[in-house]
Amino acid sequence: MMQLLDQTFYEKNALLLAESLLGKLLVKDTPEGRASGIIVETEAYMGADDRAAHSYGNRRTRRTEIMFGKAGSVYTYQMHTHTLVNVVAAEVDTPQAVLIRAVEPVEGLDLMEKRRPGRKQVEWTNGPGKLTKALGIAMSDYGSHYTVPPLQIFEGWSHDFEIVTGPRIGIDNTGEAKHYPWRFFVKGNRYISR
DNA sequence: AGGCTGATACACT
DNA sequence: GTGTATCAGCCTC
Repeated sequence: MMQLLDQTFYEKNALLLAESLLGKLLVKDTPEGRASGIIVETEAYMGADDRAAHSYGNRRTRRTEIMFGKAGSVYTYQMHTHTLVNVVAAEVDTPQAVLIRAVEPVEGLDLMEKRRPGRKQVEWTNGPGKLTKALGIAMSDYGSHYTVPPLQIFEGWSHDFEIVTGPRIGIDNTGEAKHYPWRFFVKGNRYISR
């Protein structure tokens, strides 16, 4: 039986959490059924001191408010027409989060195909905006918590895998932070975003 | 490689 | 109110 990750799992800084989340199972339940995927790519956003983070300088708005909340909270936001999903890290009032950039489909392949019509399977979840569409994650998940339905994270792979790091994607014009190797992904996985 | 899309938030008039 | 930028993705050239 797949084990649900508990609150303590999330109570670490975003760098540690980003690495810990690789190989875990992200599960979304909707009226249509369950869809899930193994997390294979993440990025850490280190909060007040991170030029690339929405919460840089402790910028606290309605959008970023949840980043100041409890670890394991769900932070979703809109990028153009796409929804991106994050996991809040660290303690309350330390606004760090981990962006989930790619997953490998596990359950609900039929649902994913229906939600990503006309695309090849590898294109269903190999990007942060794509995986939310495929799994049915939306802005309505904002403020929820990964220890309760309908959006949860479970223990995933039990086997070993190799982790690779690199610079984050899509964060030009943010000075030094641009080069930090705060992106983590599973070596050789087909579903990494680039 | 480059342009279009266009939800939000926020910094400005 | 207007302008601009954003942790993309898709389509077209």
